[in-house]
Order: sequence, then structure tokens, then C-alpha cells
Amino acid sequence: MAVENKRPLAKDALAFAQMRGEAADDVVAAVVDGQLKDWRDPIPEGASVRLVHLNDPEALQVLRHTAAHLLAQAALRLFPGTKLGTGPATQEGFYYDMAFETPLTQADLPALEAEMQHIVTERLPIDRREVSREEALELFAQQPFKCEIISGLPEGARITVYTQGGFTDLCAGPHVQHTGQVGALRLLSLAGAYWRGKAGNPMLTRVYGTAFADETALARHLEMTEEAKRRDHRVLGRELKLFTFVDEAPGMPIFLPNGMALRNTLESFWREEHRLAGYQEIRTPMMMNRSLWERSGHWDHYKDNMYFTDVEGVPYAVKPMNCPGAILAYQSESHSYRDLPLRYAELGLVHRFELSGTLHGLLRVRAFTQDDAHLFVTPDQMEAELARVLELVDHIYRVFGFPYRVELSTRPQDAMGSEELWERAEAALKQVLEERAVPYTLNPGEGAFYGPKIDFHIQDALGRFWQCGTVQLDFQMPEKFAIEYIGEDNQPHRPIVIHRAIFGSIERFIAILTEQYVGAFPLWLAPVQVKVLPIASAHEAYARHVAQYFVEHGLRAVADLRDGKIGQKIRQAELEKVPYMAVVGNKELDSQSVAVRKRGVGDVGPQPYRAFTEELLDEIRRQRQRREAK
RNA sequence: GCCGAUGUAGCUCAACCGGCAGAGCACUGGUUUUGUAAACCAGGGGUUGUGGGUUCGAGUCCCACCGUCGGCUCCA
Repeated sequence: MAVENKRPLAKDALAFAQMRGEAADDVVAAVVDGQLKDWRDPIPEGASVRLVHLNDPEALQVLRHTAAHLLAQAALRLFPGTKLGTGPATQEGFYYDMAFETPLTQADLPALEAEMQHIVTERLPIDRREVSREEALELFAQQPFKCEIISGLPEGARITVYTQGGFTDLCAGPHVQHTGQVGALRLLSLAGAYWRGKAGNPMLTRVYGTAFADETALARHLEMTEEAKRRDHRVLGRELKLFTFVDEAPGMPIFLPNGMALRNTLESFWREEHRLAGYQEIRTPMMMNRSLWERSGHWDHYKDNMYFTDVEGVPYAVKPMNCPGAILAYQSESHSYRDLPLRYAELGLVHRFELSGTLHGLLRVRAFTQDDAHLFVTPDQMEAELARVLELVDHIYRVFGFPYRVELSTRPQDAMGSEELWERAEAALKQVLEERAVPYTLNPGEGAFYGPKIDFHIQDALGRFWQCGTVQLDFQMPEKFAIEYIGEDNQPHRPIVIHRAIFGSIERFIAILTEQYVGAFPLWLAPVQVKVLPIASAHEAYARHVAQYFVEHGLRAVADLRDGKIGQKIRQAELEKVPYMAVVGNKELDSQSVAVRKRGVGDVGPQPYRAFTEELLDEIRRQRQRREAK
């Protein structure tokens, strides 16, 4: 039943539009003093107002929120007895979490979508009403999840319900004027989701969909989703033979020669940058006696994510982190304050047990290599050293051209150590960020168990953010292991440890690189940099000679000596996304040259192969040292 | 781990209501000697993820386990 407003609202956005002599039909919300408001909200005297029309960007979230209500309404029409959870709009569309009496399957989606379309054509007006808590509880007596939400609302909270046709939902809004304004919608997928996102709660069925003002915009969005699939690093990883996964080692990638070439390039670049930044490389054991992990606190705080084994009755743990090993390295000799800051870098392969459902290609694995480092510093050096780390992170990310986002994560629930030390550590990280004017967001309660951290999230080509770099302050490990240095006063002092990683995990970084470049890696990273393609078997020896010359001069080159036509060899090299092809036939043989073909461009003309080599080497140098002019 | 889906040749995918497991690409052999995105002919390749069950008969139906995919939770 439609609900009438007993008292007409003061002046709402529609009235406002009419007052200004504008069309009000397609007004779906208003931005009042910078905040998105329901069009039904009264507009206070003197506020700054911008009307949001159906085709404005802000309208999308309003329209999608309404689409979620359409979904709930359709579900109740088709499956009475369905219990409703919540149904918000998202970046990409909307979803609604519901508990169905019989499990919903993919096959039910078309009928559900058709019912939604039907409601759109009904053009049902959407009315809002404010209700008391008692009234709300009565209204949703059949909806236990809604009752839970209502009961959880703070005293005196404004409770609103929206009604369209016979369907009423508890909702804070905003919503469009009538269901006909949801111009184009599509149900996409089904998933399970814990009620209120808590693992102990019942699992609801989440139906995902998306909605737009019109079909054209929807079609464009679906096309972009298709495009996104082409960039998936798992697909590209197989096509380009970078890595593979086997059932025998879930979540543990096998790096194939191409992936290994890419990886080695990243690692040698990383080693060089760290050498210049004053780091020394170490390597620590893959597994160590369990007692070490008991001492470090990992046993208490990280046991569920670790792998264990027994050798001759001695319990061992496979390392999930590199820090204890680095501490042992530090302890191998006594240190003076003159040694500090001491920077131990380690490309450390760690194993972490992750729940099976969370694995995702190279982005989420159970075995990965952290480009780790542990910096041992005096309290005085802490801030300068943190600043140096931020600079190195920035420097390395610039080479890849990634924009990144910074988050400061603070004390978690199961934190180790005193509150006072935590506060000091958090203050130090905050200060360094603020001094350098790095924009960051606060992530309360998300720190590591031994200290707060600054995380670097890199956006992939599809706009998703992944945590890569991390800088963590640790006052705990030095205490646990009682490490020290001799100060100027000839007395022992406790150093502070800074843990940090820049790629984060080489595996994850490679996944992001792959998606970023759609597999077409820049020359310096490409697994095969140049492929020599002989026209006919008569040019085989020359092709081999040229390829060998490339290899001897530091290029990753191969010759395609198969019996086949040049067109076929080119096609294959293009599909393999090899940056350069060097075609050799009679002309090239006579002039000691190669006919250069550039990936994605085509034939760019002949060149003496020696000069071509120099050009490639130069291009590689430039790419590897790319700096943004400051 | 949880919810749902799914698993056929190295890859992408066929195989009706339960009735002889197939194609393209890739691979191997041969023919061909080729000039900028796919030459031609032939051949090999499978205990249909694993283990049970139903049935005269299972890729197909049922159960369990494993992997994968989409999410949730978690995280580099």
C-alpha cells in the first residue's frame, strides 16, 4: 500500500526545482551543502543546493539502491517467505543479501530479473515514511534480520521506511522518485555472504546486479567487464607461459621460464636499487625450530597460518615471515652504534596457510617471496630512516608508473606489548607521513600483532587496490630477543626494528604488472625481448648468429627456426607479445642487418644488427631508470 | 573455512532423455623453401579430477573427498 505523508515536508528538491522553473521529473536527489540527500528531504534555508538529475554521475548510486529494492521486491513476489538482509549500492552496481527457503540457483536469476523489469514498467511511486521503533518492529515482524537492525539502532535514531507498491523496506535512502527511473538493469551473479559480514553468522545468499539510467550505459559497462576478463593475469599467465598451478600444491605457483625471466629482472633491479640505498642482502632458513617461533610470538599470534613439521622428533615451523631469521643474523655478532642503521634485505620465500576459498592466482597464494628488509636503528635514527624508506618506495613505484594509496594501520585486538610503546610507534609513523605531506587514510585496528604499519596499495588496471608495500615499526621483536648495540656511553641499548617490503610479494607484484600491461611488458621486463625470424631455411645460420649476438650482449633473444612461413612466425611472436622481431632474409644477410618489426606497430625498417642491439640496450636502460621529472 | 557453481586431450570447448568419447589449436612425421598476423597431408594423444554407489549399461544420476571459479571472511 502506498503511504501518504501526513505532514507535507517543508520544501523538498522537487519543489525546489519547480520554484526555479526547472523540470522536476528526472530529479532523483540533491547535493545539499556538499552531501548527497534524498530529494524528499527538506532543504534548509540558505543551504547550497545542486539538484541531481537521472543522468548525473551521483544519480547512479541512488538508482542502484532503488534497484536493490526492486530485487528484494521481486524476490518476495516470486519466493514469499524470503528473509531480507541488506541491499546496498556498490561501486559497480548493487546487491541484496537474502535467506531463501529453498536455495536460489543461477537458473533462478532470469525469472527474478524479469520480475524486476516488470516492476520497472509498473512505474510504482516510491514513498518515504518515518516510523517509531515500535512501529518498525511491528512492520517487519516477519523479517528477523530487519528486526535485528532496528533493535541495534541507537536511542532516538530516525527510522525511515520506503514503500513501492505493496513492498516496504527499512532503509535510510536515498531513492529515486518511481521504479520506472531504473532504466536498465541486469542480475549478474550469486554468492554467499555472512550476515553482517561476520564469519560466525548465518550465510545469506547475495544476488549481485548492476543498473544504469539507460541500456546504452549498461551495455558499455558489460563490455568493460568483458575487457577486464581479457586482462586477468591468470589467463595471461597461462597464455604467455609465465606460471602454472597444479592440484598437488594449491596456492603455490610454479614459475615457468618466461615468468622466471620476468621475476629475475625484477629481482636484479631490486638488488641494484637496494645496493645503492645502503642495504646488505642476507638469506635465512626456510624452517627453524618451533621454539624460535614460540619466542617471537608467532606461535601465539600466527600459529593458524603456519605449516609445521617434525624432523627426528624435533618440531620445526616453516617460516611465515622473515623477521626472526633477520634477528638471528643481527645477533651473529656484537654491534656498535657506529654500525647503525644496519639494513638487512632478504628476498625471503614465506609460506602461509590461507583458507582455500581465498586463493586467487598470484594475487593470493600460500607461498610467496617477500622483498623484505629489516632495519636496525637507534631511537634517534628512526624517523630519518622511515623517511628514507618512503623515498625508496616512491622511487621504485615510479619506475612502473603506478599510482598508489597509503594507509596507516594501528593497534589490533590481539596486539603484543604495552600500549605505551604502541602509541609511540603509531605517533612516529604518523609524524613521518605528515612531515612529508603524504596523503593517507587511517585503518584502525589493522596493524600487525607486533607493531603498526604504513601500507601501500597499488591500483591495478581495473581499479582494484592491492596491498603491496608495507612499512612496519617493531619494538617487540627486539625485546623478545633482547638484541642490543653498544652506545657511545659504552652501555648496551636496544635498537628498534623497521620491517619493510616494497613489492610486497614478488608474486602479487607480477600479477599486477601483468594486468597493468595486459601481458605486453615493456622491453626491459619482457621475458623474450627480441625474436629472430628467418624467412627460409637458408637464413637459419644467420638467424642463429644474430640471436647469439643479441644474447651475448645481454638481451633475452631467441630464434624461431621452425619450418614455416614468415607470416606464421610473426603471428606467433605477436601473440606472445614479444616487443621486437628481427626478420632476416637474403637482403639482411647481405647487409648484415635485420628488418625490425615492433610489437603492435609493424615493420619499422631495416637496421644493422649491431646498431639495433645498442638501441635496445639503451631503451632498456632508460625504462629501468625512468624518473618523473620533479 | 563458509555459500553457490564447476571439473571431458597440453589449451579452448562438443558429446540429445543414461547407450561405441569428438573438434579446433598445440604436439610428432612428411611435403613445402616461403618477405611482415595462421601453407598442405598424415599421425599420436583420454581409466572423462579421485574414490564409492545406483543401473544390463554412467562423461551424463547419487554420495564423499580434492581442485578451480564467483563471492563472504581473511590477507602480501
